[in-house]
Amino acid sequence: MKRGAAAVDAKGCCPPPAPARRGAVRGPSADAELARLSKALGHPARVAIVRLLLSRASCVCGEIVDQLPLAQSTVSQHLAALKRAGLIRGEIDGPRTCYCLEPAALARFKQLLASL
Amino acid sequence: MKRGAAAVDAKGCCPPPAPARRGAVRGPSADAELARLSKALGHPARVAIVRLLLSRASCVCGEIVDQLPLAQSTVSQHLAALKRAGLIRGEIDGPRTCYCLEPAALARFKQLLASL
DNA sequence: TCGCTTCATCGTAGAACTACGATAGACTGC
DNA sequence: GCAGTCTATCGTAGTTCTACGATGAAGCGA
Repeated sequence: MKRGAAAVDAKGCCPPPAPARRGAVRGPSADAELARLSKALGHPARVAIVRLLLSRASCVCGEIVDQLPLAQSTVSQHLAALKRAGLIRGEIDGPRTCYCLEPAALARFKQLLASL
Repeated sequence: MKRGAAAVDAKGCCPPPAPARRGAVRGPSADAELARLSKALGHPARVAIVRLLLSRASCVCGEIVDQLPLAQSTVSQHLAALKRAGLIRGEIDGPRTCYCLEPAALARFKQLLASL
């Protein structure tokens, strides 16, 4: 094992529980929000990243790179896109960056989709 | 009222109930399917179209154009994108085209998202 | 048949996305 | 301090998306 993933997984990186933000599920701003979240998931690599984070609770960037058939820089871009959309969060952990899901955003996404 | 929407709405345009297709919710092909559906909804105009169809059950193309601040050709492209993704269906009704939602696809989308 | 309406398609221009290699910044361990 | 690791960012090329006007095909009514 190249990276010290076990140690990172053991302590985790995402203490804040979840603000549980909920807004309107209709109207132009809700449409824009749903579109933004959908667009963030609109690429197989980003879906795979979300699923990977889901299965591991937290994950170091290098592990994600190892799991995807993409260059490190490309994966980093996908991670940045997911972070911009608020679906994941990244915390610097020494020389690494530990990513984890933002459950509230995912729940919001499901809520918005459920309104359709 | 410029177009004969009432008559069209009265009879509807989407007789087939719903094949209710369900496949795996995990794996690479599920990821690709979720990405494809997400991408289709990854634009505010397309979300608005879906919501409009939801509120009306069926809708003639011209009505959709009237509701959106976009050119007719642009709306037609968005409709084609939604149709390619399987989220909507269009049936030619005389000189018009009547669009309606494909509930099974929307349900599949929700199912895939729920697996996250 | 002729004119009108309706909608899809074509062509185009600009913006955004996607992928990669190269590079730079930050941190750890020696 | 120095070397090595890890990750974000930059620069770039090719593709795709988005928007529009123009055009064409299909159908209805007079």
